[in-house]
Amino acid sequence: MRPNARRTTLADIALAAGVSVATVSKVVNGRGDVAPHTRTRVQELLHQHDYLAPVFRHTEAVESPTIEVQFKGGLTTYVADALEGIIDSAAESGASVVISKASRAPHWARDLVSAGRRAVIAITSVYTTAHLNELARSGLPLVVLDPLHLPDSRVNSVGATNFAGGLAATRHLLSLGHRRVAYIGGPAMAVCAQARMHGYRAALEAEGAQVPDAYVRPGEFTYETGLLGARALLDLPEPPTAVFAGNDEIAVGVIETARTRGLRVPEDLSVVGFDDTSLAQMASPPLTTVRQPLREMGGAALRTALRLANGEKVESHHIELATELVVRASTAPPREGG
Amino acid sequence: MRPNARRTTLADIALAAGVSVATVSKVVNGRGDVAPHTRTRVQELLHQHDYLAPVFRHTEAVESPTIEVQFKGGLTTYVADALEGIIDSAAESGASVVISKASRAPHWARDLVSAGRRAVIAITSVYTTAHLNELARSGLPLVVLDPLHLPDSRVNSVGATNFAGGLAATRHLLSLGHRRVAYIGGPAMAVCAQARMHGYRAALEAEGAQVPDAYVRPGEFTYETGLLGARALLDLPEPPTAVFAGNDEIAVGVIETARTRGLRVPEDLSVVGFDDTSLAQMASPPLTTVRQPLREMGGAALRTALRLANGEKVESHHIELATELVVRASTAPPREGG
DNA sequence: CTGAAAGCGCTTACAG
DNA sequence: CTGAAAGCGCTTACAG
Repeated sequence: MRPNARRTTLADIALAAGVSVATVSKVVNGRGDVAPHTRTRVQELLHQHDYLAPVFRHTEAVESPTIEVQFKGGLTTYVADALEGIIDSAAESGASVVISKASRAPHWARDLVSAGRRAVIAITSVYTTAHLNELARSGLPLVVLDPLHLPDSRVNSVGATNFAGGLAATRHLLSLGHRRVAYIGGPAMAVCAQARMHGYRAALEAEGAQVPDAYVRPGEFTYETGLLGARALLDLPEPPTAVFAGNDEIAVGVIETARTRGLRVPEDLSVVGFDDTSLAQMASPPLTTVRQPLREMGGAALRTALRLANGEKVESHHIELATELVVRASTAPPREGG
Repeated sequence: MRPNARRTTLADIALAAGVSVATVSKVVNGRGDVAPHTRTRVQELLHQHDYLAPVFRHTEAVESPTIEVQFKGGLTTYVADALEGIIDSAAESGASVVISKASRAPHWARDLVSAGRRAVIAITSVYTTAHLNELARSGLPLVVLDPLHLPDSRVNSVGATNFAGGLAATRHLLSLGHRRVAYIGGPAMAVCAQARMHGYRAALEAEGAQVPDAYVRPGEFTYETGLLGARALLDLPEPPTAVFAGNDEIAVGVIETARTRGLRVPEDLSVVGFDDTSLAQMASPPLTTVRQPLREMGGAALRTALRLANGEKVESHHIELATELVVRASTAPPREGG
């Protein structure tokens, strides 16, 4: 706090209390042989002067705040990429990163405070009002990375330009000549999934292309959603020639379904993903995808968390980083002109 | 450790070393004005006597220990899977997990102690003698997950039965009828890679099958190694009909090279990976691989770290968990009988 | 119940 | 490069 002030010593307290150092020492160590009212006064002064026993001083002296990062479900490549951005950024700032799965224990926020955490970063977690209240009560700042909810002004969040990403992905497919473009996405209630889907719709409608209901399939952000969604789409009387997938895992599931049906990607079916996790580069074929700058988003979340932990204000409670289309080998013109 | 023994003091060390307390203090604090050989001798004695600076002594008592997990390079699916095992196991034990990239700062081990860490888990990191000395001096226990070096008795480590895994992978290919089986593996100096390679050799030699030198390609545990290694193998006058890859990333690189050459996996080329990270399930085709129980290994590493942090002895400084062949869709009999 | 005094473990400016 | 000496922050046995 006061960087130049030396630490309060027992002698300071003794002077202030008008007792000896020995007596103060006894109070600190909880000995019995101190008069109650002496004890009380000394305790008050210890507290006022923010006295810290030498054994504990190092925990304070460390200018290294600890930030808790929580995620839900599995540690996917998506979470791993964001986490790597957080770790790198923390290393630059001298902060420590504790990683855990989201807990719903009664006093989780207060427990985090007493364990010395200075802020929480939640990766895509859903927060209910109850969680926000518990957090508010504990005074622990929260930053949500890629929020599933609409930005609540009580919550700080870092996202990406999902609508623009969905638009870019779909325009890329249109520019290759595709007209039958389907969408397999994430949960309908997740804002990021909604934005991607509306970007997709906007691009198609601008071209006057049809978007049959059967071409839009919300689901989970999982491989299985891709696997199953692609099967349903390919069984349609007029199957799409291209699929925009809501994330890379879904896209990889689509590729696998195509493979098992003897269809080649991109010759028979074009696929675009979203995120550009390490999975995208290692897909076979390597995935055309919309890069979401997860590392940078992690870094931004960490820096925001540190500023909040420091009691500083942030300009905006929500920021979005730009997405960018990365063209690899999973997209090509359709077989017979769309 | 010896609960009744009083803690070692600087005076004890000074007496044992035949120097003054002042000199010992300088060594502990890393001052420059100490003769190298004096420094060395004092450091040895500090380690032998298990000296712990007073500021750090309280960390011995904390109920919710914090364990530092360090990794090198990127946060791959391999690291993520191990980390998830560590996190889950820590949650059960009430421990906290701090995650960071391996640091080589001058006093990193001591800094970790002063930040309250009770043990370090290193995921596959290479430790030099200098690192081990720094650790020993700080009194911080180390557990290496999937060590690259031969087990040093000063280091506790958790691995998997790599030789048996290499054997099982190769036998699987042999049983399908393959005779021209190549290996693309990890660094020649890494014991885990060596063991996998020798398992491969043992399986082939037991069958009397040839292992031409050109069929054995050490490299890195990366996608690029798989990409390039497969190109070299397929350019051979007698290309292999099957490849055993040292890990899943390499295997996925092999699959991609096959695809770009118009070869189908598994019809034209069988591929087996190693690890069974989430990448294996999402490969196209899904990868036959040797499951390394990374989550369980992470859990075992965490529990070992906690016991060491508690001053308990562990039965063995190295344990290995069983690997298991997981057959998926990337392996099949060769086209014309091998 | 209090505190002067001895003592502990450590650090550091400084003389050699 | 070394260590005697002064000093710091704290604790504790003991006299009052």
